[in-house]
Amino acid sequence: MARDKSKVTIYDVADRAGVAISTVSRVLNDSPDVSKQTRQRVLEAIDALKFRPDRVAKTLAQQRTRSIAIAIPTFTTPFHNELLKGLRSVLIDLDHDLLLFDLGSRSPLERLLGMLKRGTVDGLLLAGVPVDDSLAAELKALRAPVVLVGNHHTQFDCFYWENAVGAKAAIAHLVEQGHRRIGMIRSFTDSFLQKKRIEGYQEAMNEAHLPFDESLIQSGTTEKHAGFSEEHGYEAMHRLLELDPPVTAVFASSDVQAIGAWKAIREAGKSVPEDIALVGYDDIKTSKFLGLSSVDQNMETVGKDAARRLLYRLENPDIEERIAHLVVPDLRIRESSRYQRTV
Amino acid sequence: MARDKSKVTIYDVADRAGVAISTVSRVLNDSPDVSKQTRQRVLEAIDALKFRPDRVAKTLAQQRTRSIAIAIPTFTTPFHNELLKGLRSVLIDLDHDLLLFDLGSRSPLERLLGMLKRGTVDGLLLAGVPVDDSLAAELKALRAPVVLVGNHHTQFDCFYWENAVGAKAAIAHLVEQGHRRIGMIRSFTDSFLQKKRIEGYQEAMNEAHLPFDESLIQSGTTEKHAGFSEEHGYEAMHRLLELDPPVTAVFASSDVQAIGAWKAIREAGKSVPEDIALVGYDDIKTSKFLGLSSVDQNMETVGKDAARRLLYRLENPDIEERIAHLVVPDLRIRESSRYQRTV
DNA sequence: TATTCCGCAGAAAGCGTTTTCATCTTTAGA
DNA sequence: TCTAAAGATGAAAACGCTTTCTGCGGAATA
Repeated sequence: MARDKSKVTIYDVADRAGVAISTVSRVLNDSPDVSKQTRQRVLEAIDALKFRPDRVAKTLAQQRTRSIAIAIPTFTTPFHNELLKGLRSVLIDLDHDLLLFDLGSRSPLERLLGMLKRGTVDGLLLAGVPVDDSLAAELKALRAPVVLVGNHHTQFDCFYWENAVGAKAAIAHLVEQGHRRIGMIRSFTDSFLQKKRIEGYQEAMNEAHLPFDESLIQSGTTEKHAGFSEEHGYEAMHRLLELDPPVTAVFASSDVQAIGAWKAIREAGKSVPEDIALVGYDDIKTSKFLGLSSVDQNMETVGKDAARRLLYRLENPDIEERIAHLVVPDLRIRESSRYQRTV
Repeated sequence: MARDKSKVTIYDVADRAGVAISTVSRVLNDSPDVSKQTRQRVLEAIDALKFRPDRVAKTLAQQRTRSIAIAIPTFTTPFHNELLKGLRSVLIDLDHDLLLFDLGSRSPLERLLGMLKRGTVDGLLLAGVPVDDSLAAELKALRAPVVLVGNHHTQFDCFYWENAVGAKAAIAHLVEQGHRRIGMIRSFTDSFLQKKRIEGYQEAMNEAHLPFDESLIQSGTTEKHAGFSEEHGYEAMHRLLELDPPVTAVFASSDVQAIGAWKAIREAGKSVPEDIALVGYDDIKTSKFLGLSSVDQNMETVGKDAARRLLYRLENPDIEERIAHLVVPDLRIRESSRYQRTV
């Protein structure tokens, strides 16, 4: 019993079962043309030797890695945790691995594309990564399935949100609470998603016949985290606090921004929701406990759906049809904005 | 110009450069025994063909995947984000990939061990995963390097924290603020880390000659997230609020628990820090903005160090020496506990 | 001038699977 | 009873690299 270092391979199994390796392979892959007895014998050998097929060799032979990559702008936001959770749960079921990429670090997309090219992963999920036509062309050239989350592009399967609807609902809610001067915190960079949220904001303001004012929409001043982080919210809120007449409510493009804004409000000696009502976006778990009103995007569900779609496309590479799944977000009203204002 | 689907391989490069594939391989791997001119010629060919070596083939040939797995108890806590960030940054530099495993989902460790066996990854990082002797034996048998984060075991390299010191500092601080009835929120399961934090709590209470009372330490009642989540904090706080005489300060074993507790306090009509002072653990980013006092563990740095160690061990499999790196955490005092109590 | 050594490059054998193709039995159809 | 079609199995060729072994020519040594 000295074998230990040496790996048990398909050859060992074949030997023990008295068959050829091709037969073992067939058993491994549930091929129908193996007789019952042979299959039985092989299975016993596999069991006895505790054989596990080598994933890498399989990958090389099949030219398919059974793993996919997900690219997200950055790790530091809790925003994507739910998405990842959803993703993993379906990937595990289908025996696939997940490679994580945060584009926040350097050598971002380029390295990622390299991976696809080198065949490290079979498919790619881009979450919250803006896709312009030149990137789209590059992705197309790879011939690997790509699914977009949170963005829209006609050439790919997309799962994205009715951002305008979500934003509009938030503002409408604030209007209903009696607010007339409503500020908004936007991201620094100008993404698809951001545009839509601003659009929703403006629509709601218009419908309520409230005057619109450029200075009501503020952002942070750095490119980091695309401008969705706590710092940005903090900074933007400072600017909103200087406005005259003062805002009585603020809608932030992300929950973490809202948390940053909250700090600024506290420091200014004001309180939420009495002086300023606050609504965020994403409905991260923390918000539920902070009592922060927010717009729920059902990230976990979307993660699951996106993963399923990607795997489906892996199985059926030739489908032409692109799906564009629009998720309608839900407003969750909590204490941070639950305070009727007497006008 | 019809080639496109077909992949560029090392053979194509060899052809174009007029050399054997072994020579190309040597160039690829910076072998010294290639003449300057030949190397030049090969590099040109590589460039011209935009050749990228196939990672999988390389892996199979070398019997080394250049990727490592990290296992963490669950995704949903923001706690590990910083750790992951640190990890990735050094892995990217050394051209390694990261596979993520949350043990929260089913088929937890078993699948992970399977991966090691099948050679899907070269090494493993266990973050916050308790390692008993039987698991240790299994890991040893794999002969793959394993590094522990947040736990200690003599047979592995470890990076862990002076949890007792962190907890003690937190309590000492609260004592100094004039508190005498100090509650603690612990996790549901009984981990190494948890024991140490309780130890620190008790030491500090003893040194301050404060009476200790079993009921001062509460936890949630479910096993989910090992008992570190917001829900657990919320639930435990409810129990602490019923105590008589009432607690005036609470130390939570995680920031997310503290956030949950905060909600319970609010709902009870009390406020932080005036009625109850609050200190958490982990110092997640959100805490900085909520003004939640917390114990900073320097997760990002630890992540980097742990990754470096793992890679080092990959290069030098035979080192016997185990390192046990103890990180001393820092207490960050913020508004949630900055309120001097008149006794 | 004969011998040794070294630098460089090619041939070929892996790495552990899958998959195509050919072969040999059976079984079914006439 | 003969032939054709399944049905099972094995042999061998990929998959795209790394690495060992060998060989060659020329420089260094004697």
